[in-house]
Amino acid sequence: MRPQDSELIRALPLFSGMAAAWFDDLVRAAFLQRFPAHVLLIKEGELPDFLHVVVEGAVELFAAHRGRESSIDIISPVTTFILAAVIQDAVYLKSARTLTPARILMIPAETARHVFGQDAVFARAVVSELAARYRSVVRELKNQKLRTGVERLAAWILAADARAGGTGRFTLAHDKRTIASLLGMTPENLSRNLATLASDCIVSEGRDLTITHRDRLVRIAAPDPLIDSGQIA
Amino acid sequence: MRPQDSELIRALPLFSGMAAAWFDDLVRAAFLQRFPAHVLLIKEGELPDFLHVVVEGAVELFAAHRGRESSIDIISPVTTFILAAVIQDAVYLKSARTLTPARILMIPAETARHVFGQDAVFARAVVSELAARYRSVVRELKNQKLRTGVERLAAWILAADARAGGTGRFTLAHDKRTIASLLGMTPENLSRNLATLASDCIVSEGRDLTITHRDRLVRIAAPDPLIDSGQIA
DNA sequence: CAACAGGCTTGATAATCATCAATTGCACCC
DNA sequence: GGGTGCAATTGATGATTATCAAGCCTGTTG
Repeated sequence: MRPQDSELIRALPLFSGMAAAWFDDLVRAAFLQRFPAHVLLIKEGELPDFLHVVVEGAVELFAAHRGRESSIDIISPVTTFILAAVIQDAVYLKSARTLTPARILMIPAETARHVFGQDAVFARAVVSELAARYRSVVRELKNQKLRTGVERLAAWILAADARAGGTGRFTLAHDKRTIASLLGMTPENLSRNLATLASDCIVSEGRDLTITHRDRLVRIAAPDPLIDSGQIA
Repeated sequence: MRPQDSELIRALPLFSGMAAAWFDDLVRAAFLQRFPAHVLLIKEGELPDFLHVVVEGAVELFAAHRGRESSIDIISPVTTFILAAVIQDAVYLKSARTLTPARILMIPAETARHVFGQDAVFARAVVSELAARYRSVVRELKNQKLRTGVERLAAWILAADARAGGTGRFTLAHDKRTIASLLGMTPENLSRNLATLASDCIVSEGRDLTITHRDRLVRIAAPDPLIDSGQIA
């Protein structure tokens, strides 16, 4: 592992406070691995072998049931995932696959749990991380239960624009079918919902999206700090 | 606070391991309060004053947006709620109200955070609790995104029956409108979905529900350990 | 260049779900 | 008993969403 990667990871809130010795333990036991795009990393129902950290690339967390499938989150660098399963030593509730070629740090679950048991600072950081994740899923559940499809899309566009710098113009980072799944709709309906907004307040050309009437978009999205902050994806 | 209440709370996984001295600190600082039914306990958007423990009665967690409202969880004794907000000292994402007359232990948030910072055993227990909650919300999100209304209802009936002893016959603990909201549907559609199942595999009379053809109900619900365990409500 | 594949769009139709309105049923109260 | 109030049901209708089936566009490849 290159020193700059180590620093990137060290900078994560989850690791930044812990004693150097423990951090070294984690890193020494870990593998930094390259994966091509569209590779399944973990499968729901299995027991966790590693705590994963996306160092580069994008990873999709998704779940399947009865032939249906739904995106739950898209992880971009530098972020950990499946922390809860590792800590609990319980089966994954989500599968994960790379969306792009990716470099991923894999910390053996056993090591992570061991350090967690030894280093109080790390343990505290795990609490923060879990609490933040918990709140983020609650937000997403509210998003799903309280908004219609167009509203979710409008809110997502506003959030994506804000992440991209708030210029009112940005490019989709992923396939539309992936975004559709994340938003809880079919690709067909994402198309139609984009068309609806395009008649009103945005211009959508391929993956480029421009907000032309932010006020109208806001009226549809009704952004809400209790739903839209700490955004997923 | 009566000693038997203290024991009930002490028995919770969140508190059972911690040193007696710290537990006493928590309890000494706490109020045990009675509330009538249908009282708002906390309001989304506000900052947490207390960690709540439902000692008796039922509490509904819900969220509102744009005039719509949706149940997120129903808390029955003995369980804590809004732990994540207290630990993070961040605004509530959900409101809470009593569904029945209730007795609730209110531990000052400040005290809870203080003990959390001092007692490593308590901190570990908080991690477990948060991880479990996180996973439970992920399950609920999957339930919402991957199942239709009837399917959610069928799965909920199976889970409710299991909680009640698996006899195939149980009584709804709450209003149908509350259950509808929890299941992510309107009261009207809960009625219709119940009617659908009643033609097939259940008998529903008022609040009494009997499963007459479990195999058919299972075929509709398609119970899934990665969705239906660690059930909400 | 022509052919092909894949992502995306569009249209037609059906399933699912919400809304509005009316009615029923039941508990509670005078 | 006769209201009254509220939850629950039922019906009618419309909105939302999914599914199936073409078609379009673009980049790739032979």
